[in-house]
Amino acid sequence: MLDAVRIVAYTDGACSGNPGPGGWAWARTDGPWASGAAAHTTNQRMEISAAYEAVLAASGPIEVVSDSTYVVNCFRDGWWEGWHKRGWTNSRKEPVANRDLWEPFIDLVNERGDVTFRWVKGHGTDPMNDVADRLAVAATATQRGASGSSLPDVSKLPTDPIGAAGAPAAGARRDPRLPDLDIVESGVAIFGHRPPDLGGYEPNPISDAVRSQLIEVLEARHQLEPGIVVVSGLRLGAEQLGADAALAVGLPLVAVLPYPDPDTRWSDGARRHFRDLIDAAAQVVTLERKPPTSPSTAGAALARRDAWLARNVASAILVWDRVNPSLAGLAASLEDHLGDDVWYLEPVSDRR
Amino acid sequence: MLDAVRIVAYTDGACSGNPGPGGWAWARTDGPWASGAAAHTTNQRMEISAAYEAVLAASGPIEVVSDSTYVVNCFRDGWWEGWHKRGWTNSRKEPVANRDLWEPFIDLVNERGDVTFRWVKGHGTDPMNDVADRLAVAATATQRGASGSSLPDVSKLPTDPIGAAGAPAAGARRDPRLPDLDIVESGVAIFGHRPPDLGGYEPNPISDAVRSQLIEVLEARHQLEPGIVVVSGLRLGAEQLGADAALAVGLPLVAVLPYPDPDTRWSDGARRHFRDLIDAAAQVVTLERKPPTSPSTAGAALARRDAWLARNVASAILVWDRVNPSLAGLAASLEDHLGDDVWYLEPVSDRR
RNA sequence: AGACACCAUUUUGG
DNA sequence: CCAAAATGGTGTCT
Repeated sequence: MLDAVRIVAYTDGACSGNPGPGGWAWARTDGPWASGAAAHTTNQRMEISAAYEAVLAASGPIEVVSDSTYVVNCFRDGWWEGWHKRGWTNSRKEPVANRDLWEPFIDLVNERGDVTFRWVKGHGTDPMNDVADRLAVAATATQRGASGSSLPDVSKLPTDPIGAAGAPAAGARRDPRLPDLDIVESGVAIFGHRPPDLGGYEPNPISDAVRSQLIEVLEARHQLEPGIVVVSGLRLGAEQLGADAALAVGLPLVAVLPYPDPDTRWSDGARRHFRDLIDAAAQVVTLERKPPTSPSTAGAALARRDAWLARNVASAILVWDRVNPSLAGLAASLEDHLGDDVWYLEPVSDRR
Repeated sequence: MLDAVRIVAYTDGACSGNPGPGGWAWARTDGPWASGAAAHTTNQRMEISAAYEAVLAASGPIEVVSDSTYVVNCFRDGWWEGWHKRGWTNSRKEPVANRDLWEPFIDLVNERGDVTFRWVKGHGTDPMNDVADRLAVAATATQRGASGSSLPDVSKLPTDPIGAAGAPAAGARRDPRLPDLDIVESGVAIFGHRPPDLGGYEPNPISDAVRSQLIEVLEARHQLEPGIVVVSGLRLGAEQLGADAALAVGLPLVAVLPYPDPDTRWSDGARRHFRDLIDAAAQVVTLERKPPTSPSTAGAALARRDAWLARNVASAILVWDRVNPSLAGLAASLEDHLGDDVWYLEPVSDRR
């Protein structure tokens, strides 16, 4: 009997200035590769992203090979266990950096149990590491992602960012889960507070006000750019208000669900509204096949959904009071991917 | 007559590893400066020494400027008064550390009455603090003192210990935990299966066979390279068998423990054997001073120990059936650091 | 619990 | 030559 074949993915991140615009890439020994970019990021965020994306893209056992001790040692030395125990603070009791990336990544690795990590020295000493490096540098320079199914011709990839400008990213491959509507170019994702914020679970004046604000914003955006598509996760709160607003304005709505039937534990009224929105949506995308088995796996799946949206949408509206810390993490992640194309909407408060 | 001019002396201490080889320095705004070194010291001792030497060298009123709250607060907050009152014990009733340095220093300051202290932030925020820092780093690297009567050219002083003055700085960069025996050049580390592999916890034929194989291998290696030193972590299983083999062959044994007393949870027989091996070892190195508080922290400490060994040893023998996956990870890590100097030994199986 | 310092490690850049 | 992004640890006091 043959050994189970373990995929080997080399990953690397790059950054033009630190912080600055950056790129990540992975390249597997069996051919497939992918890359992505972020407008305003750090070297460490790109190294994490490269590894995370490599794992996301592999369905079976995988060995991630990185030149970053930051990434490798997190798992090899079990840093994440300390972070969990101390409530996401590091050994100096400061908040763990890049938690928005680490948390879904670590959850994913631990759920799968078939991911291993290996460190390689990073200075042109390893040919495959070099390939990943060039891809990441190219993504940094072009600020666009790309992917392919067989290893690119290394000699055609520029070593330095200036040579890479304007490469048309040939062979770019669409995520098969993307809807037919072009959300990559025209998608406006809506995120924000969930109950009990925004006045609670039932219809109420604050929610109504937020919906009105969203309608105004979407109308204005629609004037500027007629082709826009509204993308919503349809979670309770701001996401459903955004879907309401899209329908009110007459814009196409794409619903992106983390897993099938996320409404199973909601109240009857909430489920009815959810089903109405699903029916009204132009398209529905479900990212993962299986529903979660526990609250923590549900949280991880939602985090993966947020990350997927951040990667695959053109801009975002975040309904946020500028205080709620979990939304602060989301805001950072969104800006990381979308740069200036993140818009904030503060819910009107009626305390005064 | 002129106003009494108060001398201002900036002081700093450095240390390559803590504890480790160190250096101290002071530099006065009016020009004079001096530095000194110590082979095996701590950051705090060097900070005290720098201030002490600065006061000794000044005949008149002096202001000592340090980035160490340890030094400044002793006088500013009057720690020393409490120490005197309590008979040189601190607030937790433990003996005051570095009393041999503190006692003459405090006496000198109190006799003179013309010494004041000021704290500055450390990190290149103050130019004169920077000068003292560079001098201390240079003294650490060269392990020699120096002095002058006018401020040195800062730009000629290295920021980084590795770049420091030509002298190979014998041992300056050495990990202070390394044993005197040269395991970097001649160390053969032994790793491998742990119980219940190799036939279980008790003495048994498989273990005996592995020990015999190890004896053969070590004898052969010893023929080729007479100076070799066997390095073992003394964990149950292959590591202890390797230590047995080293003693049988008459090779020096260095025991490398991840933390103190790793045998606390073992059976009586296992502990006796462990203690015998410790007693027979030429040297014992303990990498971390605190025992772990949970199984997962123990696992992390062991992983750190493995990584330390991989970095600090010349070659390794891995007793491995080529199947056990956690040893596969170790094998990858070892080959990563040692390249071809990793030798595999498959335990004889008596299952047919 | 707090504070300062001293390091160790790797990458990313200018 | 320099800095930034991050992690882990020890040395010490109150």
